[in-house]
Amino acid sequence: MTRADANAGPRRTKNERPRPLWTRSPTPRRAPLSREAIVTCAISLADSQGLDAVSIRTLATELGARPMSIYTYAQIERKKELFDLMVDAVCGEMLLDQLPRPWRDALRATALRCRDALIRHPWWTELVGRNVLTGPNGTRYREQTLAAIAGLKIDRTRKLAIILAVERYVVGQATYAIDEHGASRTPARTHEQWRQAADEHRTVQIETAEFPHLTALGPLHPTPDDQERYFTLGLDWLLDGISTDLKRQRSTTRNGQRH
Amino acid sequence: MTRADANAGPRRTKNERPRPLWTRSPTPRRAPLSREAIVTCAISLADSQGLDAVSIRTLATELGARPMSIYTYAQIERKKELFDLMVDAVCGEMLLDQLPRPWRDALRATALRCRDALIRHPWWTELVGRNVLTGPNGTRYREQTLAAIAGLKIDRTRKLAIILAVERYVVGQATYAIDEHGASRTPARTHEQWRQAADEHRTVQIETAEFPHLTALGPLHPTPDDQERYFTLGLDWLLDGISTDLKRQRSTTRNGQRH
DNA sequence: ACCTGAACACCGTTCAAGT
DNA sequence: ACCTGAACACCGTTCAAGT
Repeated sequence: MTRADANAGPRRTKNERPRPLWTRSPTPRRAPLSREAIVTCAISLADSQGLDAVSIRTLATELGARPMSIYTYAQIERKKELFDLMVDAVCGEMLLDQLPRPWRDALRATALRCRDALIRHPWWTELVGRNVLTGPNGTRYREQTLAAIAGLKIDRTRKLAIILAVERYVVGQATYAIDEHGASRTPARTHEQWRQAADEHRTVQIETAEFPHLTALGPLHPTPDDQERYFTLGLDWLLDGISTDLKRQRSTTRNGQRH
Repeated sequence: MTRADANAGPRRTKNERPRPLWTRSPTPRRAPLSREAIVTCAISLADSQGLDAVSIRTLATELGARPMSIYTYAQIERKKELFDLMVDAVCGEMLLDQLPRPWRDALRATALRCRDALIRHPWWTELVGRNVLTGPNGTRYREQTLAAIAGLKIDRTRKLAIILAVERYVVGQATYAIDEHGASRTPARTHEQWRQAADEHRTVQIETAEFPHLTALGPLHPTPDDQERYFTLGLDWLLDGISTDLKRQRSTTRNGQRH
């Protein structure tokens, strides 16, 4: 998988002596790195080891290159721009081949697709706050959500409010879903480990007179299935609310300016 | 404001000579640092300069102390724990003196209060994904939200789904609201700068045949007021959806297992 | 015993020196 | 002209040496 192999050229760690001439690779240079290869590598690094593991230097090692080559071949000026590329690449995974109809099914489908991508790439929500979506795939994703509700005859504000509410609801859920999923951001914790920590926290801190409602709720051990249930319940409430509002709007228009 | 003043003791940057005896402060040590002072300083640093500006070293300089003193006096073992303390301190700002009634007003009030805190501390959402809320104020916040819906006679799953949906909707909105607020996370951008960047992005990338819906929508220049409107519209949709579901549940229960 | 200065092993990025 | 090794100015954290 990693390309940091023998024929990567005379890359040596500190104090390492040059290898004898005859054991060196005859190929002086690998094919030049592509931006795509760099971004793919960064993403899989972030997925498996967490965002902190994505350093220019480890990325270089992983790709059998030198640190400065990352800047050259990814055509980035700062590390932040690499993150921008990563964010946009994941946006690509949120695109649907085809939108269902009517608007409600379409919105629901984009939300679920978005959630899938965010569960695969839990570091995404952390990055997106710093980097407004302005990449091509981010734009495509926005266009897609807008296409989902294109049929609705409503004002601009409502249109924007709808797509933002759904999109951001998903991001908000994903921000947490992560840890409680067992697939935490940095050091992967198993569901069992999480459960144990949560129990300890409960007996030590929660079960006091100060927290009657939390105590009454009992131990929390949401499985991934539970998490999905919470997610879809909330999503459907939001969609229900939108739907009701649309009906109200429509009847208002039909009957003139009746409040 | 900063305590890195003259009487902070013989702290010297590299190559600086000791000052003459008579100009040195007679107080050999300041009062020892408190955890609270450290966390407060870290928060105001993050608010004004962004999360990256919060380093153990700058924190120490700011407080007129040495780096290792931060670990000792904040009683933390790693920097991550400082972040945990910061997250929990902000949770404290989300607590209400008193919950309105009924449940809907209570949930709405907690959501708005939460949003206020997140706008003041835009770095919060970035941290919370890495650190599950287990501090005392985080627990109090959870208890508060649970108290808001305590009167409702519904099953455990629905209770959890409701509080998670609302809480996470707010976090999701706050994740973005930031940049588009003009109060971006790291280098503060004015609304005007953001508007200009958005316009440029629009003419260069969006207004092509690929994005008919986005093009039709026209330029986006949401003011903070617009953002708040999007936020509250979505929040009310979510609350409407919950409300409708509750009515449905109630009538189901009243009429036996109808449906 | 508690505290901390110097040291270590990393960073991202600059820039001059290579080709 | 393009590319990159070494250097720079930072990090968080360890640990031995101070008090």
